[in-house]
Amino acid sequence: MTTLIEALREVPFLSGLSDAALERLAARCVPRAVGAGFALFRAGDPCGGVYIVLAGQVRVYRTAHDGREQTLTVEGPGRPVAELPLFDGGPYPASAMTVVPSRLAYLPRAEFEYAFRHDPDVASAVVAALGRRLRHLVQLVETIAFRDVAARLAMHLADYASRDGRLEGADVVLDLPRTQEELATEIGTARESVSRAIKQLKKLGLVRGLSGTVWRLSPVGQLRDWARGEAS
Amino acid sequence: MTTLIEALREVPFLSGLSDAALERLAARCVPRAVGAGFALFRAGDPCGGVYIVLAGQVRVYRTAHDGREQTLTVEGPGRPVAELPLFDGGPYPASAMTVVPSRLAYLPRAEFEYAFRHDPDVASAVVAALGRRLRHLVQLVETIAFRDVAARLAMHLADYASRDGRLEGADVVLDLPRTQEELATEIGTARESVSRAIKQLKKLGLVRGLSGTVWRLSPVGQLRDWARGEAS
DNA sequence: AGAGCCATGTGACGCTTGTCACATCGAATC
DNA sequence: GATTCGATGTGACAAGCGTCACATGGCTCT
Repeated sequence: MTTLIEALREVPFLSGLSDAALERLAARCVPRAVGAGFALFRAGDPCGGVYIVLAGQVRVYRTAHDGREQTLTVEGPGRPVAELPLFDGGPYPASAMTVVPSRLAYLPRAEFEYAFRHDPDVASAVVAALGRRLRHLVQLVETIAFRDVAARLAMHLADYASRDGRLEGADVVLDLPRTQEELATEIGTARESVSRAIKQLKKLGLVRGLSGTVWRLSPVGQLRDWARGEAS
Repeated sequence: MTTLIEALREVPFLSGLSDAALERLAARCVPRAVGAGFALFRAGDPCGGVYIVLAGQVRVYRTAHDGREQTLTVEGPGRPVAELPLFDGGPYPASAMTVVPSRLAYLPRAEFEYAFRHDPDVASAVVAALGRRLRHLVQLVETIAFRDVAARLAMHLADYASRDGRLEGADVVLDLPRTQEELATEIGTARESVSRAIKQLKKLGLVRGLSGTVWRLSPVGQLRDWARGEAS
C-alpha cells in the first residue's frame, strides 16, 4: 500500500509538481476506499472536483432511457476521472462506477485549478490528458459508426492486449476480467452479438484460446489489420 | 472584411491576450483564402500548427477504408481546428476540408505553445475548448450508439437550430446550407435514410416546412424531447 | 425549349444486429 | 452429489438500415 503522496506522484498530470505542492494537494484531497459497484457520480450531476483512481478500476459510461449502456472508457490506477467539467463549469457528461473494489482520491475543484494555473507543466499535462481522451473518443466514434461487431471486438481486444497483454511465443496472452455483458457495453452492442463475434474470431484464428478470463490472441498488429480491413 | 488582429481577438481562447501579444501572434501566423473543398490536412498527417477559421466553414471528419465518411464537427468563424495534436505531439486524428470558400489563419505550433505557457487565461481557454469538443463527442457517441436515424436527425437539427435558428411565431426557422448527403455523414448514415427520416419528421410535425436550404421546425425543446423519448 | 446535371424521393432487397427463448456449462453452496 | 445461479452458446425472428436502381424535379447553360 503506497502513501497518498506516492500515489499522486504517479498521476501523469501531477508528476511534475514539487514535493511541497504535492504535499499541499495530498493534505487537501479526500482518499476513500469503496467496494465494487460504487457510483461516483451520474451524468448531469454538478461537478465539484476530480476523482483520481489510486487502485482498482472505474468505468465511465452513458445510460440510455431504456437502460442500455455505452461504456466510454475504463480508468485504472493513476488516471483521473472526469477532469473535463472542472473547466467549463458544466455538469458531468457521463456516469462513473467502480467495477472492482477501489481506492480513490477526491481532489476539490479549487485545489485542482490552483495547481493548473500556477504550474504550466500541470497545464500542459492536463491538456495532454484531455487530448488522449479526445483521441480515444474519435476512435470510438469511428469504430461504432463504421465497423461490424466482430471488428469492433477485435479492435477492442487489441487495445487491451497492447496495454496489459504479455507475449508467449507467437501469441499474446491477456487476462481480461470482463463478462461478455460488460464487453458488449464497451463496444456498443448486445451480449449475444459478443458471443457470436468471439466464435467468429476463433474461427479466423485471431482468438486462439479462451478459458475463464484468460485470452490467447494472435499478435496485436494482426488483430488491428483484420479489423481495419473488414468492410463495414 | 476584418483585420487579422480583430479576427484573432474573436477566437475564444485568444480573447484574453494583450494587444502586444496578439500583434505578435498576428505577425507570425499565416492567413490564407481558399476555395470550397480545400483539404487542410488528412488523418494521420503530422501536425505543425493549428488552423483558425476566420470566415467560412471547415468540416472535420474521419474516412473509412471504403470511402464512407463520419463528420465529427463543422467549425465556423472564430473556432480553432485540431488544436488537440499540438499538445500530445501526435498526428491529426481526423481530416479537415473547407465546405465553402473560407479564410483561414495558420498558427505555427511554437507560437501557440508560447501563448499557452505564458498566459494562464489562454491555457484555461484552451482547456475549455477541448472540453467543449469532448462533450460534443460524448454526445455523438451516445447518439450513434443508441438512437435511430430519425432521432439522430432531430437531435442534430435541434443543435443547429439552437445556434443559428430564429424564432418566427411558434416555429423556428433555420437556414441550413447542407445537402442530404452532407447531413448523412454528420449523423453517420446514408443519404436515402436521411430522406426517409425527413419524411418521418414531417409526418410528426417536427419539421413543418422545407424549401431549399430553409427549414421550418417545431421548437427546439420539442425536437430534443422527441429524440430522447424514442426508444433505441 | 432542350440538354445535362445534381439533389431528392422511393421501392425492393438483403444483411446485420437486437431481441426473445431456451439450452448448456461451471462454480459456489449446502 | 444435488441444487442453484450467473455466465455463455445458439436458434429463430423481426426491425432497421445500407445499397441498388430508377424516377422525379429543379437549376443552369446554351
